[in-house]
Formats: sequence, structure tokens, C-alpha cells
Amino acid sequence: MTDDQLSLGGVATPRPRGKRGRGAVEPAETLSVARVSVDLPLPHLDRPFDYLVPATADADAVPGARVRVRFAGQLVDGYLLERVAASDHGGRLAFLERVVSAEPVLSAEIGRLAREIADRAAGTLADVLRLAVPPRHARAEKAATPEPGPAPADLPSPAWDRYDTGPAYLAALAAGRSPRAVWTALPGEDWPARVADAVAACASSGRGAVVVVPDARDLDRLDAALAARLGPGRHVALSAALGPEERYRRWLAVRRGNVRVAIGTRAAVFAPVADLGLVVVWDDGDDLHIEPRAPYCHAREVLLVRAQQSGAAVLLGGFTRTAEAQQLLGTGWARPLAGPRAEVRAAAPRISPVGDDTDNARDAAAASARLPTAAWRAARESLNAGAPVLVQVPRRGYLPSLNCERCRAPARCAACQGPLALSGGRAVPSCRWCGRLAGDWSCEHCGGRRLRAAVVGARRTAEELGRAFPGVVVRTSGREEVLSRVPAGPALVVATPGAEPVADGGYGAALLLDGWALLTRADLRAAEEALRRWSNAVALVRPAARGGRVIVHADGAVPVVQALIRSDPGWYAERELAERTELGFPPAVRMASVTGAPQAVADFLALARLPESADTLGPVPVGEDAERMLLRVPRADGRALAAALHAAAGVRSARKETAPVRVEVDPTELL
DNA sequence: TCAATCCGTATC
DNA sequence: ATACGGATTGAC
Repeated sequence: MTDDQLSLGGVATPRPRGKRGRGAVEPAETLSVARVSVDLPLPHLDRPFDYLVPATADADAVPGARVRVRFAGQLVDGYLLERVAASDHGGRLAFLERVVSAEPVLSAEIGRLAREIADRAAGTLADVLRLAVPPRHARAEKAATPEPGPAPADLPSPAWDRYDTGPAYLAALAAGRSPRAVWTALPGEDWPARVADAVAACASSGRGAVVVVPDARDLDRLDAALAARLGPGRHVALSAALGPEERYRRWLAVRRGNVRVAIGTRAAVFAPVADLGLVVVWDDGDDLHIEPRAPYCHAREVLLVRAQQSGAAVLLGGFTRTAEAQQLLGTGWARPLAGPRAEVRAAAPRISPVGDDTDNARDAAAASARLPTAAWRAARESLNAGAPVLVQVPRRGYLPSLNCERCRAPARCAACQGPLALSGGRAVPSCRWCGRLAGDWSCEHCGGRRLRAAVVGARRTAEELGRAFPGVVVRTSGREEVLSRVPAGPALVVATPGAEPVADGGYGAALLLDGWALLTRADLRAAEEALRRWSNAVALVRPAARGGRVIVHADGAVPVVQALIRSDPGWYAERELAERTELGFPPAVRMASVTGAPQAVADFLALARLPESADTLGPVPVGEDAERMLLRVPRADGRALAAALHAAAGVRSARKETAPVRVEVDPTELL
């Protein structure tokens, strides 16, 4: 009798690999089968595989542990999802090769969350787990993590009294309930402190919290606010900037339940906080919240799913409101948390638009800096009063898009409402979504028939401003060097959107230059994004009562500029969502993009059993030899669409089709 | 008639 | 992915 013929309990016992004939491996006595998710990128292998647990590994092979298994002849990493008594698998089971460590890094909650996110995004569990669980660091794992102290007592913050339902929201958190709110922060709000208030209220109920912010600067501000509010050692900041050891050490402190509050940039959405009571997303319109690795999930979506699954409260905040947040209000899933108009007016600076006026020529200094006269004056007054001036300039590199020459509304395709653009040097514009040529275009708003290209370029602004305001300090904050704070005192601070430093005492004025460049980008979210960037700058300016003044270089008749002037982002979000609903854009519908070589995309879609409701747009060329198809379904069919795309990807990968096809659900770049 | 190679399928 | 099996091809 050979080793191969040994059997036990109906399950074949394999011979121990590498030790033929010596000391047969015995399976664990109880729950001898481990269900394992293998770390492979192949969609058709996105399901658990069963392995026998060697008796010697019985104690270490806990659910959530990292394991190594032999899979199709090679050793691969995986996670032990659960221990069960028997396997459904007909064939023989292999033994786990090794339990890497008994640390249960994958909690049941995060495992369930990752599966749900993968399913929604037409991705694989392995892809999501790679984002959710940081790489192991053995030294960090050996070190003990500090024991948690008692839940801190909460001191209700009077600052939330400025919001209609602020005190009620915090009281509900402190009482252990899970209210869900879309929070529109008042202009100038010290938002890190308000988030810290909410986290403290939640912590006082004995529950944990996860907070996600767009970038490292926001994280630093929040980190300081939480340290002040909660005291030392009560929270951890998880950021990519940490080394692997420190990152894993902090993450483990969360996983082991020693720290109940985790804050960070987008990867922190998966922080395995125990007893989750609250999730917070700040400024969910910022595209830094989108994970650039497959399956390209958005921090907001992940945290909303997580809150739903775990019964946690939600605080979705910003100085503006996304169409997605508006949808949550529209369905009643979340409630608004905003200040009354009187508070808004008292907090906001005076905001005025200036168009493409020609009176620049009257003022030589202003003309040299391409500054509208009103902007020049506002800056001068602020400097004279001893306050810094923020100058926001768009980043270069936006794609030139097409607008109506008369009313400047973005030019849209008559067939599918996609944006028009000139591509490949052609004279006739075409739709970036469905590719139709639009030779006989006419504007649906004003009937105009002429198009104009919006071009951008603002590099020398700082130098030019230096000439316009001789003797004034000019600081720049942008891609190369980002300033987090500037001191009080007269100075010009030139910054690109998202890199605006906080000024001590607030800016006396802000100039939002070349607003058209932001507004006319060929992007579904261009206007919403312009409002978001402007409003984030406005939030750094003093209230009108203290002389705060903002000049926005855009047409005051445009609704999005109106929303800025009136500090009414809620009104704009309602409009935006209504418009997208009418045109059939996300979030009113679910969309997916399929990008790759033309033949690969065609093959892929031929395989996919799309829901009946699916609407296909395209193909349109993307880059060198790739093209893209857009798929559109009602939201109710979003799951079915994702499932169909995942299945098609599975068939393709099983057939060893190598030409890559990228699938993205609700792609953010809807060019 | 047998071996080298191709293709399809399963991977526990 | 990789590994294996069964079919297919080609040379002796």
C-alpha cells in the first residue's frame, strides 16, 4: 500500500510533500478543512479552495490567518477564511503548506466587506484584500501592542450648535445610535475639530471610528485635532508615508482592538476597527478618494457599504456636496446636517464674479498679471490691511474641450449627451462617449452653432504677480512643494487647487483665477469639481464682517458660480443630481467602462451576458491603440451588470486571453 | 509505433 | 499563472 491509498474519514490523505515515506501528516481532529482565498489575480479563481489543516498547525490555523498553499503546483499566499468540518470538493485535498502566522489579520467584518466591494466593482476578492491588509512585518507582529484605556468621557462641543441638527447628531452618537448625515460645513469651519467632536462622541459610547480624508495635509490637521480632543494614544493615523514596519505596527494595534479610532487616506477605509460606530469621509468629491489600483473603488462607496453592513453611523462632510451625497439625501438614507442661512451668511466672505472683462487695459499693473481689475483691487485692500491673499490658479494639462461660443455651455452629443471634443487633429468634433461625429451641432441651450475651444495655461502667474505687486512676498504652493500653513501678514500665496495653505487668522482675500478653465473641462463632474475647489479656497478666507473678499473669475450668471456666490452648495447639488437624472448619468444610473485593444473589447462584450436593460455607448478611441465602450443600466441592475462583467472576465482569463481589458464600474473619468 | 507538441481544462 | 491529459502531428 502506498501513501496515496491511505484514507481517513472518506477524505484522501495525501503524502507529505518533500518527505516521501516518512512521518505521514495527520489532519487536525476537528474542523480539519480550511477554506482559503488564494492571492491570484485571475477572475475565474475568485472563490475559496479547501485544504486540510495539518494537526501540527491546528492551533495556528485560525480564521483570518495568512497561509501558504500549493496551488496548481506552485506555492501561493492566501488567507484562511474559515475552518469547517468537511469539504464539498469531490477530489482529494492538499494540506496547507504553512500557516505564516497565527495573527488573524483578516477579520470577519473586513472579509465580508471586501467580498461585497469586489462584487460591486466586478473585481476579485484578492484584489480588494491586497488593498485591505498591509504587508506583514514580522518584527512589528512580535512586539506587544499597548492595552486600551477606558472609553473617554465626552464633552459636548458647542461648535456643533451652529448646525440645525448638530447637537442631536452628536447626542445620538454618544448614546450609541447610528445616525447618517450629509454634512455641509459652514464657510471657514475648522472641520478637523468638528470631525474630532463627532469621533469623541462616538468613542464615549464605547465604539470605534474610521475617518478618511483626501491627502496627507488634511490628515496632519485631523491628527492634531484628534490628539487634542481624545488625548494621546487613542487614535492612529495610517498613511502611505509611514515605513512598512510602523505602518503595520499601527495597523495591528487597530486589529488587536488596542486602538479604536483609525484615521487616514483612502487605504484606511479598510482599517479593521473593532465595534465600529462611525465612519467619516471628508470632501468626498476629491478624486484622491479613488483607489488607482483595481478594482478602482471609491473611499466613499467602501465606507458607505461598511456602515450599512456594520450598522455604523455616517458623517459625509465637505464644504460642498456631491451628486452622490445628494442622492443619499434624496432616498432618505442620510439626513442633511447644515447651518441655517443666517449662520452661512455670517461665516462667508463677500464673493463677487468678474467675467472676461476688457477693462483690464485700463490698469497696466493688472493687465500685466492678467488680473481683472476687481481682483487686483481686492488683493491690494487685503495687503494694505496686513492680511495674506490667496491666488488660486488651475493646474495645467486639462484637455481642451468644446463649448458653445455664445452661451459657453459644454457642447453635448445629440445622440447620447456625451461631451464633444476635437480629437486626432480632426476638424469635425466628435463625441467622447459614443464617437459620433457632430458636424451639424447646435447648442441645446441657446441654439448657437459655433464652438469654441477652452484652453488653459497658468504657469507664470507667480512671477507676473510679483511684478504687479512690487515689494510683496509671493509664496507658491503646488505640485512641487506644498505648503501647509502661511503666517499672518501681507503676502501673495499662489496655489493650485488642493494645495492651498491654511493662513493664520485667515486670508483677507482670495482670487480664483481662470475659472473658465475649471468649468469647461470635458468631464461630467467639471462644474461640481469647480465649485468644490473654489469653496475649499473660500473656506480659508475671513468672514465678510472681518473684511474677507473673494473674486471668482467666471460668469456670475452660470448656476455653479451663483451657488458659490450665495454659499449654497446644497442648492447646486440638487440641480446637479436632477440634471444627471434627466441626462442618464451617474449616480442616477450605473455605468461601467470596458477599455482595451479594439478586438479584446469586442470579444469581451460578445462574451458578457449583460442585463436586458443595458445600453451600450461607443466605442471611442482612447490613447494609442485602445478604445472604450460604456455600458449604462438603471441602478437596480448595477449588481447584475457587475456580475456579468466579472463572469466575462473569468471566461477570458480561463481561456488565457492575454490582451488586457480594464473594467471599471462607475468610472470617474467620463470624458 | 512512439515521442514531441498543441490545445483545453482544472487548479482544493 | 502552471500543470496535466488527451488529441494530433510527424518521423522512423
